[in-house]
This record gives sequence, C-alpha cells and structure tokens, in this order.
Amino acid sequence: MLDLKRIREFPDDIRRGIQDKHERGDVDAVLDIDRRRREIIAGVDQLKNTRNVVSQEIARMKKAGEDASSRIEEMKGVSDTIKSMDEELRTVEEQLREMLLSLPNISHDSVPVGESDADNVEVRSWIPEHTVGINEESDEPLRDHIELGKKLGILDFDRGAKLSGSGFPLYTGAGATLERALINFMIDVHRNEHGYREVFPPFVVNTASMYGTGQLPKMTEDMYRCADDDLYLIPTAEVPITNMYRDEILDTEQVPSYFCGYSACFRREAGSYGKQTKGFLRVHQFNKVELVKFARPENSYDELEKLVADVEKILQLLHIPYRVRLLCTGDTSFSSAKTYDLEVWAPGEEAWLEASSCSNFEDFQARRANIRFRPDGPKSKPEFVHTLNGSGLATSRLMVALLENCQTPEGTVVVPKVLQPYTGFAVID
RNA sequence: GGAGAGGUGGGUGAGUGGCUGAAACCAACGGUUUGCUAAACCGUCAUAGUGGGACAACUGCUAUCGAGGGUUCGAAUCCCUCCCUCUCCGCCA
Repeated sequence: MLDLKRIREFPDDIRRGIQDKHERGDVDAVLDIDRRRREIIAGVDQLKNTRNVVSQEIARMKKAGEDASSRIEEMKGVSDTIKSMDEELRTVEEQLREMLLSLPNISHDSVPVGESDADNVEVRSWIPEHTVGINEESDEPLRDHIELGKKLGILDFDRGAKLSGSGFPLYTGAGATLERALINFMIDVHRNEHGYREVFPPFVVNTASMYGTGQLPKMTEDMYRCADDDLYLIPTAEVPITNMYRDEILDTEQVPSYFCGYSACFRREAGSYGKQTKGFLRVHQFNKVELVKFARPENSYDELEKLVADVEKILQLLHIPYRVRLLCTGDTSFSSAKTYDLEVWAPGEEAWLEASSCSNFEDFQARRANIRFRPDGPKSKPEFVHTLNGSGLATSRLMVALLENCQTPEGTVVVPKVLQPYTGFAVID
C-alpha cells in the first residue's frame, strides 16, 4: 500500500509510476474520495466534541440535582447525526482502502522503464570454472531433465499426475533424497554462513496474511483456497514469514533481521496452461527455501544487493551457471519496487530458467501488514520497516539445472561435492 | 466432536454506566544519589486520524480496552453476533 500523503503530495509521480508498471489505478479517484473523507471527519469530530462536552455537563447537573432533560433532548439529535455521518465515513473509508490496496508499488528510480521481459537488463552472469558432469567434449546429445528423470527412476510425472493431477511432481528414490538434500544444504548455508534465522512456517494462512504481503486482492485466482476454513495454501514462504510481525512494532535492535525458511509452495497457475508445462518447468507444487529481511529504510537497497549475493553463493557452490537480471518496470511484480531475477542455465532445455526472484518492497508490504519498528531506541516514533525477500532458491527449477548440468554422457548424474554429505551418494545411476 | 474459561497499554493485572486513555506493579527510558555495581528516590513511559503551526518544536480535537452491531445524553463497563486463545474429556498423526 502506498502512503496516502505521498499520493496527495506527488500525484503526478504516482500516476507515471503506475503507468510505467503497466498497472491500473485511478489516482484522481483516490484524491477525490480522500477529500470527501476529510470533510466528513472534520464535521463529525466537531459534533463528537460537543457531545462529549455536553455529556459531562449532564453528569455534573445530575450530580447537583438539577434538571438536565433539555440538554439530553438536545443531544439525542446530535447523536443521531453522528451515527449517520459515521456510517457514511465508514463507507468512504472502505472505498478508499480498496482503492489503495489495488494500487501497485512504484518502482525505484534505478529500475529501467520497460514493458516486458525483453526490456530486462542483464547485470552479470557467472559460469563455473569446471562443470560437475562431463558434457562439453562428448558427442552424445544432452538429455533434458525429463529424460534423465525417467531413465534414472527419480522423477515420476505420470504417477504424480495420477495422484493429484498434472503439475504435482512425484520424486522417487535418489530423486527424493536429492530434493531433500538441496533443501537442507541451502538452509544450512544461509543459516550458518549468511546469518539468517531459520523458521519453519505453516503452509496455510488466513486472508489477513495474504493481504499483508499483497497476494490479495489481486491474485485470488492463482491461489488454492480451503473454502471451509477460509485459509489459503501459501504460494511462497514469504507470506507466513513476512506476516510473522504483522501488527507489531519491532525494537530498534530487531531491525535488520534476516529469516530463512523452507516451505512447499502452491500455485494454481491459472491461465498459463500450455506454457512451459512440460516436466518441472511450471508446476502447481514445488519446494522453496525463502529468504526474508526486515530492513531499515535508509539501507534497504544495500540489503537487496546482499540478498542477491547470498542466493548467488548457493549456485556457485553447486557449480550451476546463472545470470542476474534487473527487471524493468513493466515486468516487476505488483508489490515490488525493485526486483532481480536469477536465472539458471539448463543445457538440456537450452534455456535460462528463473530460479529466484529477489525484491525490495520498501514499505509497501509493511504498510499493508502494519509492521513497524522504532528506528532510534525505545522512545523513538515508530516507522514502517522495509521488507525484502528472495528465493534462495526454488528447487524445481534448480533441480532441472542441476540434473542437466551434472549429467554425464552415459546419462548418469554426478552429485555436486557440497551436496554429497546430504545425499550420502556421489552419483545417481 | 462434547464441556468449560477467557480476550484491557511492552508484560502482569485492577476496573460493572459519567473527571478511566484507562489504577497498581514489573519492564523500559531519563535523572538524583553512589568509589563501582546494586539498592533507593524523582520523572517519563500508547498508537492512529484530522486540524493549527514552517509537512519544525509544540499544540487543539477525535478515535481506540479482540471485531462488528445495539441500548443510552453518555459504554472498557449492559445486550446481541462473530473471531481468537486456553483448559478438560473423546478421537487421531
């Protein structure tokens, strides 16, 4: 949610920002309704004041044994007016809130203006000195992850579909072990080397949480919902982890703080059928280790760079080639002010796959979720924190890259050194 | 699923219709005292909206005692609905 005062003061900037982001939002309507709201407040507060004053007087008169009936009669009318004005105010504020909730975050100045993926800017790329598998010298054609998965008996898409439908992958044998190893490895690196505190969140959350991080109201059709309990399956651990501190004021020393946590992620991917649906590329359930930061506003962009570096470290340790791209305004998500995507190279697909998205939301989520902190000791006035998060990383896409990069000409897969303590085996064959 | 209990400020916890935005205590913060620490004492100690003011200091008003509605001149206090938490029993991983 944007700051209403900021909209009042710089309406043109907001209009342009919304346009750059290719979102919709009627700034003038917001300003109109805000003006109306303040009118009502001015009037009704005045009336409440008289009511309070006169009520006190009535109390005093009664105590003194005087007759207060005329004053009481007078106040009946006032009370009725207050009631109807309060009702109108509530309606107006609800409208305003809905409008504000539907306005996107505005991109940071450092974000290139652009329309789509084509306008994203590659910031850097990284290629390991040596590959884990052996593929460059061989004449054997590279296999893709589906073929590898089938041949090695580690991914069973058909039976996954039998259980739940397409897009619900089933890992078997060494595949299941490898998946678990990846998760544990990533959490350990972030916890032990990057200073993140580990959390294990619930996988379903209530609507307030979904509003807090910005999934609601816009992404309703993309989420799985348990209608009987009015709970949603989380599309990312960002939701529960960021919402841990919803409606709280953090102490000075609690900011910045870093959290990492694993969760399964559930996405309906409505409307994307037919696109990249084969194998692991787009699934309804996947595993992800998420990084979340609560940062001070003045250095949240430094925190974003560090966050990206923390994710890169994982890929480097796994010897997986990747590139970092800065998303343009049009490709940046609704809630984010600035986003870097990390894309891993999948040689079997001959494609870059988005495996991580790292964003600074500034105070957009914090304002929605009402997460504040005292910037300068226990007496200082609360301010909204800046929230950041990034996938560190999503295992589905990572698994594709890993299998395809670490395959041998014989069709086996070499497990990267750093994962071997977690898997207990060095080769999948 | 059955039966109960309860939701008040950072915490504990008073408060059953009007000088209660809310006692008291603890924590925290500032200070006095002190060789240092401790103790003691004094003081400060919510958030938001809206207006004045230089979008300062400061200040007026309004709101907030789980949420919403009702009764009343007036509600933390009475009534209704909902939400949440806890305890016991049953069932179950």
